[in-house]
Amino acid sequence: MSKRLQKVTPKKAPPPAPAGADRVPQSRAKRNDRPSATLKDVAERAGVSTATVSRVLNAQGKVNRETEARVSAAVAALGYVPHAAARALASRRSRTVGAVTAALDNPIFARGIQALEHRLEQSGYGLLVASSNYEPARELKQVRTMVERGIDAIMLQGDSHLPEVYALLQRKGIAYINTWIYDAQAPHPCCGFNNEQAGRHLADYLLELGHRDIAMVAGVTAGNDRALNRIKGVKAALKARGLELPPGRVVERPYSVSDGRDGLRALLSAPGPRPSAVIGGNDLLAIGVMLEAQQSGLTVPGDLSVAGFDDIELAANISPALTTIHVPVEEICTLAGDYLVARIEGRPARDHVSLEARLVVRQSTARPGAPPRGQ
Amino acid sequence: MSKRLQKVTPKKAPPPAPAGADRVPQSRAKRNDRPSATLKDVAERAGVSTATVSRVLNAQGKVNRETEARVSAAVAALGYVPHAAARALASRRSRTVGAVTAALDNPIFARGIQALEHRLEQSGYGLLVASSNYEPARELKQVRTMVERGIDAIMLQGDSHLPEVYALLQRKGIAYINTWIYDAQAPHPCCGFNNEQAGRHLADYLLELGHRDIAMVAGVTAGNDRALNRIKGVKAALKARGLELPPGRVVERPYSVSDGRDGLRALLSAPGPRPSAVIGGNDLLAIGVMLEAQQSGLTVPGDLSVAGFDDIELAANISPALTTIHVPVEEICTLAGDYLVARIEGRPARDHVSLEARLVVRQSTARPGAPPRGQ
DNA sequence: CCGGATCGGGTAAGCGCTTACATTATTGAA
DNA sequence: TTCAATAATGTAAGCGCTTACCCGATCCGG
Repeated sequence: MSKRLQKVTPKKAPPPAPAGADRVPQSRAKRNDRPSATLKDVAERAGVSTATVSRVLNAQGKVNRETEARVSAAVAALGYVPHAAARALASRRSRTVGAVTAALDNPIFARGIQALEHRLEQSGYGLLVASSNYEPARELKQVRTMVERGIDAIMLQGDSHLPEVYALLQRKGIAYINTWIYDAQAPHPCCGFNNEQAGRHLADYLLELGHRDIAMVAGVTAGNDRALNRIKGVKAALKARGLELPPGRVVERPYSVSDGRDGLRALLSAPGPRPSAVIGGNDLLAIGVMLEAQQSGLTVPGDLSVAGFDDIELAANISPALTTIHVPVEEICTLAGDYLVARIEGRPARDHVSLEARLVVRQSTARPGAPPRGQ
Repeated sequence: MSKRLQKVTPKKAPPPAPAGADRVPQSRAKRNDRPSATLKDVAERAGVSTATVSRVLNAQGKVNRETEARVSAAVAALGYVPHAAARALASRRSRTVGAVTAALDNPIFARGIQALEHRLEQSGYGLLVASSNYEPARELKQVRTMVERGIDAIMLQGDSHLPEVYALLQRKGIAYINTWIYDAQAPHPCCGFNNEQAGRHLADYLLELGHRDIAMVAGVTAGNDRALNRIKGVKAALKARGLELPPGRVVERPYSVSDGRDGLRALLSAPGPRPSAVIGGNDLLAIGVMLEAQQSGLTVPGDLSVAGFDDIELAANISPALTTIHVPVEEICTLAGDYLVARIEGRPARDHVSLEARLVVRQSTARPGAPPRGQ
């Protein structure tokens, strides 16, 4: 990178501060001190009307070449920065999109948000985020504040939201999309994959390997349709073979690695034989399960097969590499962004987008009782 | 959670869509169709002036009990939602704070953003995010758009930013804070810890264990003062013992697990003896180093000690648990939020906040040549 | 009883833009 | 040459709030 980085060179003791102690600045000068240049200032300097300046700024292509040049010069000279609130007020558009995610600290979601932000940036939109911690009431509150903030559209996760959420969005005519799920029949726009089917896929694979006693450390299902549907899928696969997932074989835990470890401990503390395979509700949970298994002396996949959902970066790198359902997050969120931008700009867009979540078989799963690989 | 979740019950075939195919909605009705209720509407319905409504909405405590009740009733009845842009325009305050992070997909940063968002939410501020991918030019652009969007304050990472960034922020009188670093002499507000010192700490610990050949898979230093300072700290520690960190002993990689693996491979492919300890520029890198070591037959810490920075959740859970420098991200970002809110609201605040990043010794480090623990 | 506080609330002037509409200059077809 | 497009710009009416300022009513001590 360039040398232009303004590295902070400790220019010795600006005000002789008390021995490296912190300094308390005088409350910043009132922000209205030096009012920034406005459209009018630019207009005056360029010798045109504000309407013309606005036109060049908004690239309406209706302005004479040289007038435009004059205006641009004035903009540059004054260091003019448009005032978004004024613009939003006048145009009824904030050029801001909201996204409420369940948890930003699950890397898979963070990646999604990042992809969305990237996509929006390309189209000139800003991204307002909030994380609901899987609490519907909190989500509603966040959606509400975002609506107040004038977002033009919003990305949501899953499709179970408080009715007020849908009502508010519809009343305000704000475009929205449910991500991470796909249901052709859903009454709301969505972009994602079929979680139930994914769960079924994964369980089918395990069943084909010969597993008959499968357990699950699922995500918390309250207020989380994805976690629920994954379990449903697993159950369906079992049922298709006349098996079932008894209550004692599924525990719910949030979404961290230690939750996964804890989940496996709970599963193993139950009396009776231990399951031959454990499915984690997501990769973090699955990795937790795997680490706990290993640390308590079980080999994976020798003594226990483990699989997850999401395919976070670590899944492919950890040892043994984790078998999981690959979820195309970046794609989901980018397409969701496309959808929202299209709707904001009045273009038609497909409102039910189905993406594929495919199974990635790696080393954490094997036939039950298979000899441990390697060492 | 409650039963109130509006689960999407596939009410069979709303419009008989072509065999489960996607539907293309008619471009949404123009958003100005059903103009939402405005302050004036509320005022009329409550039989007061807009000023009064504004007063009750902004809790100035200047309104009579029953007038307030009447207004509140009107607000509820109309489902009134304040228009943030108008409010921002009139009050010169957007109640929105920006944050540009280097990478959202590094869980440590995501956690920070989440903590900041949480803190801001409590004070009634929204959070606009962007991730710069460690590119200064991109950061500038993002700061600029955020400024246009009228943010009241902004959180930055590190202190090396393009001069235009500082200039713009100062010209606009927008409060800002550099996080993840602490330097008592820095000319800009900051909240964090001393990265150089942290690097030194970690290297000192390794040196005390007896390591003499230490290598590093550092973060990319271009445009990243934290990565640079961590290296500097390590070098300083070595130098204090008459040792050094030759060019061949440090490679720079972004920040993912596979980058870490790749980094170790690069380090080991060099001719000569292999180092007895490797420091990762952050935990993701360190974990990558550890996994690569293990997968290529080296035991950790038997053959190789590995340590990192950050203390992400996985660090404590992986096996062997990772020795690392614990960084209080949540605290950093929460305090940064406090600072920004205080500045926005005209309250004084300490602008150089020092937090401690302490060493957490776990199992991934040992004396060189120590017998492998366990199995 | 009076004068000044105090309280509640109305009036109206913007905040900095966008944009419908009006105006003027220019151009080309008839 | 005349008139209608067309192009380029200006005029000005808001967008939905906040807030400085003003006014009348009520209250209270002297």
